[in-house]
Amino acid sequence: MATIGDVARVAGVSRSTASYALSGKRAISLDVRRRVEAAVRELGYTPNAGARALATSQTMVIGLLAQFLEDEFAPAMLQYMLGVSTTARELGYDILLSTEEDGTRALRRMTDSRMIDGVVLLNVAENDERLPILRAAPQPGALVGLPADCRGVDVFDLDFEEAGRLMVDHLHRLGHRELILVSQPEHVVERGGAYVWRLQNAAKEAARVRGITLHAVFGSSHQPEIGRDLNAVLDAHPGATGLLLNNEAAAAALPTVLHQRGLAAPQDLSVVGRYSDEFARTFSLPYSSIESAPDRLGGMAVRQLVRRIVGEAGPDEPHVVRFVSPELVDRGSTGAPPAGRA
Amino acid sequence: MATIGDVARVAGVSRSTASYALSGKRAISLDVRRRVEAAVRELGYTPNAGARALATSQTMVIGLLAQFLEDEFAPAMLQYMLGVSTTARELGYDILLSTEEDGTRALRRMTDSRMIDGVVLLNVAENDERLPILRAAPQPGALVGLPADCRGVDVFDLDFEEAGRLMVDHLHRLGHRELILVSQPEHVVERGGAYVWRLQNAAKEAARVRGITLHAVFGSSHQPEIGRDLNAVLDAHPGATGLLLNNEAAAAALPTVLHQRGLAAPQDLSVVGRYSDEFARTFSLPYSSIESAPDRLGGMAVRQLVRRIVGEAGPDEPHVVRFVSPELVDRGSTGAPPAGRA
DNA sequence: CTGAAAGCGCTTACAG
DNA sequence: CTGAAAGCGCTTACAG
Repeated sequence: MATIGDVARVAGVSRSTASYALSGKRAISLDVRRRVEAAVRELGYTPNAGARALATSQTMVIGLLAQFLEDEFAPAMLQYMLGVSTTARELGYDILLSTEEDGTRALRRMTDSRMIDGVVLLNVAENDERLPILRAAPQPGALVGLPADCRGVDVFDLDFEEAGRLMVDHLHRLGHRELILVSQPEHVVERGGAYVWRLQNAAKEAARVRGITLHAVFGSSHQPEIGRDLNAVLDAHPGATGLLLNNEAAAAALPTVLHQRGLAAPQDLSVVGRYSDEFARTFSLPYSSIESAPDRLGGMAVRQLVRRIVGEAGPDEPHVVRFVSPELVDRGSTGAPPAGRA
Repeated sequence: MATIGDVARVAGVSRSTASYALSGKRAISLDVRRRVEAAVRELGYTPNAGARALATSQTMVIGLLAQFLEDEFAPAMLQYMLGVSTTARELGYDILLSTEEDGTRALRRMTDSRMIDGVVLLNVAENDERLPILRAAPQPGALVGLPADCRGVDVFDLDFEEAGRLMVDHLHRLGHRELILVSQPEHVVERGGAYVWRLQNAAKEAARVRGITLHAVFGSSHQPEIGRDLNAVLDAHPGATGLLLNNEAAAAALPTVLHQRGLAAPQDLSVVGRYSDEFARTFSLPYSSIESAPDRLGGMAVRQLVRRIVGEAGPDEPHVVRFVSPELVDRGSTGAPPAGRA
C-alpha cells in the first residue's frame, strides 16, 4: 500500500510538503500541488487511518452504543441507529457500533483505547451505568434519552410529557371521557426507561385536570402476549372510547386485535400511538400517532457531538438538554366517541 | 491518558518489557509481571488502538456494509447485522458500520485507509459493484448472499433453491394442487437480488415436476401496496389453496388481509413463509416458514472471515460457498386443502 | 530474563 | 514556498 513517502518520492518533494499539499494547511505552489495530486492518483494513495489517528489524536469515528434488550422492540431501535449513522457520515465520521449486552464494557473499551472521537448512547436509562464512565472519559458524549443526571453530556429526547398531554387533550377535545393508555412493559420502567412514566404521568395528570378517566396499564413488548394484553384491557374497560399506545409492539398488534373484536377505528374506538412515521409505514399502521422522530433525534445528537469534538462548542459551553416537541400525525383514527357513549 | 511508557516507568522496567509482560509474547519473571500489572491497574492503562494498529497492521475491527434499500424490508436487515455484530464481539472484534447508500465508496474508504482487518457485505447483488473493490483490497471479505462470481471471497447464503422446492413439496404432499408464490418486488430482481429468482425458479420447477399449478407474482415490499397485492392475487386465483411468501412485508401484512377476507389458515388457505424465527416472534406471525437464519449466516460469515484474518485459513485455502439448508418451522398454518377443492 | 532502538505512517512545529 | 526532524504510542527483532 502506498504511503505518503511514496507519494512524496513520485512527486519529487518532501513528505511534509506532500502532506501539506493534501491537507491544504499551508500555501503550496501550483506546480507542486499538481505533481502531488498526480502522484496520489497514480499510486491510489489513501492515508492510513491508524497513523493519522496517532498523529492527530482524531479518529473520525463515532461510537454508537445500542442495546437490544429483550423487552424492547428491536425494529424501533434500528431507526435511531440509522439516524445516527446517516448524519455521522454526512459530517465525515464513521460509526463504530456496539450491540454488546454489557454497554459499560463496550464504552470503556472504545474510550480508553481511543478508537473514537465521541460517542452516542441509545437506550439511556434513568440511572444509566454507562454515564459515570462517559463523564470520566476524555471524549464527549451525546445521549438519545433522558437520564436523571444530565451533567457532562448533551441530551436529546422526545418531550414525552408533552406527548402524554397531547394524546389526552386531543381525545378529550373530540369528546372522549374514558381512555386507556397501554405503556411499555413494567420491566422497562424498572430498568429505568424514564420515558414510560414521563408520558404516563403527564397523561394521567392531563386526564385529572380534564376530569376524565384514564386507565393506565403496562403491556408486553412481545407477541403474542401483547395481543392478549390488549384484549384483556379492552374487556376490562368496555366504557373506554379511546386507546393511547406508548408501546410499539402494541401498535403493531392492534390491527389484528381490532379485527378479531370486530372493531374499527375511529368508529368504535379512537386510537393514538407514539411511534415514527417510518414505523407506521413499515407496519402499515393506520393510527394517528405522536411522531417519535428517531432519525431526527439521532441526527441532532450527532450534530451536537461533532460540535463538541471539533471544539466548535467551546470548552465551557454548557451542555444541552433538548426536547423535541411531539407532533400528532393525523391518520384518521380518531373521531368523536360512538353515539351514546360520550 | 497513560501510555506504555508510563506503565514502564511506574513498574521500573523498559517499555519493551512492559509490552511483553502484557502480551505474554516472551518469558517474564513473576516479579516483573506483577509490577507491570500493578502499574496497569494503578494508571488504568489501555493500549492506544491507533498506535497498536500502526505497529501491528491489525485493527481488530471488522467492516460491516449494510444497505437499507427502499425496496427491502428494513427490520429483516437488522437481524443479519446483529448476527455479525454479536459473533464479531465474541471473537474480539469491533464493528465499523456503514449504512451508506454508495457501498463502493464506503468499502473503498474502509479498506484503503486500513481501518479494518476484513469486511462483511450484506445485501449482495448478482453483479455486486463492491466485489471488484473487495477483490483488489488487501483485506479478506465474506458475503451474506450469493453473487454471480464468487472468486476471492467467502460466501454464505440460505439455499433458496432448496427452500423453493421444500415449500412446494410440503404443500403438494398435503394435497394442494394450485399454489401462489409472492416474491419480493421485481426491482429487487432487477437490482440483482438473486435469491428471489433462485427460490422462484426452483419452486416453479418443483411444481412442474409434481404436475401442479404455481402462480408466481412479485409483491411490493411496502405497506399498504403489499396488502393490495395480496388481495389482488387472491382474487385472481380463487382456486389456489396454498400461499408461499418470499417477501417479509407480505408476511407481516397477511394477518390483516386474511382477516379482511374472512379467511383462516390453514382451514381456508395453507401458508408458508420464508423468514426468521425472530421475525416471526416480533411480528407474531402464525405461519409456518422456512427459517432464513440471519443470525446464523452472519455468524458463519464472521467466523470464516476471522479465520482468514488471523491466517488460520492458510493463504491458498480455497474460498468457500456455503449454503445453509432450509428448515421448515411448523407453526400449524398448513394442512389439507379445504374439502372439495383439492 | 531484560533493555535500547528501530519502525509502523502520519502531522506539524521549526528553520530557512 | 519547501525540507529535515521530531513525535504520536505502540510492537518486535536485535543484542546481551
